[in-house]
Amino acid sequence: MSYLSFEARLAEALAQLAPVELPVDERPALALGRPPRKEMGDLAAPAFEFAKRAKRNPAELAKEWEARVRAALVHETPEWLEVTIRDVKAFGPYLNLFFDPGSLAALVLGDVVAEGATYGQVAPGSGPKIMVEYSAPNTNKPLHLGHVRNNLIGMSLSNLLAAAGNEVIRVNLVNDRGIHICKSMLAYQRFGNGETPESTGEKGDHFVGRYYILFDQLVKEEKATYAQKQGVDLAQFSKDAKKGLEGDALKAREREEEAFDAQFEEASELMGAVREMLRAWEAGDEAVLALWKQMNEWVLSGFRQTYERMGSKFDYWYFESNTWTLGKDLVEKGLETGVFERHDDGSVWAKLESKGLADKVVLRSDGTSVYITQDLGTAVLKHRDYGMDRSIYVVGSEQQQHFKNLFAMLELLEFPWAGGCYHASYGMVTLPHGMGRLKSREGTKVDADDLLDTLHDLALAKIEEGGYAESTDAARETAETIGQGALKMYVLQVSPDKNIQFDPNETISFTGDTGPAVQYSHARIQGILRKGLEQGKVTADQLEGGFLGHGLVDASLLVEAEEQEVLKKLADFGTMIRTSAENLTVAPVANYLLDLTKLYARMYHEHEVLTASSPELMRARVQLALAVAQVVRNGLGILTIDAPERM
RNA sequence: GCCCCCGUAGCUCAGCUGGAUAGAGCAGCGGAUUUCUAAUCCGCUGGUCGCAGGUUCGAGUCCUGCCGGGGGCGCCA
Repeated sequence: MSYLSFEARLAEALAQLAPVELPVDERPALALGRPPRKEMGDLAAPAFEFAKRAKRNPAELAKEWEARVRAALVHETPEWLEVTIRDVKAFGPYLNLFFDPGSLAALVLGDVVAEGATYGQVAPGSGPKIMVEYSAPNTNKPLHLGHVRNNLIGMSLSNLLAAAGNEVIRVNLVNDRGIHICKSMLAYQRFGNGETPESTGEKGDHFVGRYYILFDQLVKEEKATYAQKQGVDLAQFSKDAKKGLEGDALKAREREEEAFDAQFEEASELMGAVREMLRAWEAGDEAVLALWKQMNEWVLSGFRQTYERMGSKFDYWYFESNTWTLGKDLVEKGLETGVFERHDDGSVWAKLESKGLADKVVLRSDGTSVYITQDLGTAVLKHRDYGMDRSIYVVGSEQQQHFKNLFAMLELLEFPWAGGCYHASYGMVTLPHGMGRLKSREGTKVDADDLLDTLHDLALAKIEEGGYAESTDAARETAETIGQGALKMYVLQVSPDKNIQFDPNETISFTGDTGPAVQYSHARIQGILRKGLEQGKVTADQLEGGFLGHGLVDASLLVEAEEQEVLKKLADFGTMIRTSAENLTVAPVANYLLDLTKLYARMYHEHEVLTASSPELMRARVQLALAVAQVVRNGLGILTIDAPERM
């Protein structure tokens, strides 16, 4: 029996013993938990539910419950009770159990050793099939800080769901067409002079991004010239100029600006050329398509490098260039069933009033489709391709309304799977006011590659300063592991709906509640094992699957309070995985690892492993340390963080 | 104006779906260790959980209103 099933069995037995007059199958399920302080025992059963049924004071009921449990589980230990109960005691409205430390240690350690890399997981494929869509980059510029958070949430959420037994499909939906893509294409067509990422030695996405920025600059210049000709002062539209305005004056100024922008868009030679290019693309113009293909390949090769570096993986890539015409047939269907309605000007609207939402355009008056129409089509396509039970969209919180509209439409169109769609929203990543040295090529956003480089460099400096490096290569590899560990833990430990203010120079530190602290614990355990082998206290032939072999370890010797705290934490890993997956959040995984390694640090500081008072105790502690390392690897794996052998 | 999210220690954040005396890290102060890697450990200081009501035996957690911050209210994506 595993600890988890032991606890479930125990919960059942305790419920049966509760002093209420209820048939056994009508008794409420017990939610066992850990008492707030260890002096109060190892496991707590709340008496509230039973007290409510019995219409009694919970503390009194707990007192009576205590007596019955004492008679049945303490004095007469049934054979299924793998962890012996030493004592049971009512603390107010709680019934708390005190375990025999030795048998608890044996059960928990046995679980970790037996299950190893799968400890804490639910059997793969036993749950529903879930698709997770994340990343969703545009092919006109490199990935930035926002994409980093998106990828980290997407990757780790996928891993978490897989660990909880679900079949997970990871997909990317690449926005590779549209007016914004044509902008970088046009700039390259006019000013590229045939240069390539190979000829300039640039990463493909940065190469293309440079032309996107160039286009932006050219338009700005054109706009300034145009404004001058028209006798319009652009300065009046600046933030500073608007600061002095209030109410109607401000509104009037903003209307003026809008009108001028619209006028310029029409008159602009560059904008005209871009619109023309988009028309040519849609008409299948060969030269334009060839240029588009070439530039997309450059960008995508750059993305692949960044994904590879971060550990981002996808089972399938959807491209909007293939899906952008989808959805129109759904509109036809919706018109028939009255979900959609055609207005006099020819535009088609989704009637969302019944869902408490405002009506939404799905076809423009010229018959072309909008973003949500495509998304409708893509949703259907995904279900046709994979037939999943749930579909999770990892997309920023600014698109909350969009997904409410989308899911409402899918429901009104009566797709049976519509209820399984979920928007995994997350808050913005903002930069502090001054913005440090991590200015991006665009000047406003932090570039993902720059960010990874900066963290790598910070970690490398620390390694060199501490003299931890054995070779330059090893130092670089460790620096990469640590830099990413710091970033990933920092981003993932906060709940997704919070905005993050990200100061690359100050907020990522390597001490305290950080990724490197968790990694350090792992590295030190490996260090203990290495030292043990060196000193002959542990021999290679004693190791099986990374643990000391069966029969060499008497776990029941692990009775120190600090050891017990670690063991209980290890025991909770599986429950934590399950509830986190149910709640679709990885933050508890990150926080669990920080807690576990803190408890472990306290333990090994207090109780020496290799110099323990007896060889038996020494081996038991080695096994416990190895178990901690295993769970740290399992948890970090979910977060896509590497666990280094040394650092 | 309407809708959504956030507000917990000086700072950055946890808080197990409503339970026991609200916890970490950083910063500050004071200690430990001739190390199993000091990227460590221990102690102290620090809280009207934005404010006001309400529901409940019990509220940081649920409801209502207000205040402050962010986002959204396109025939953009």
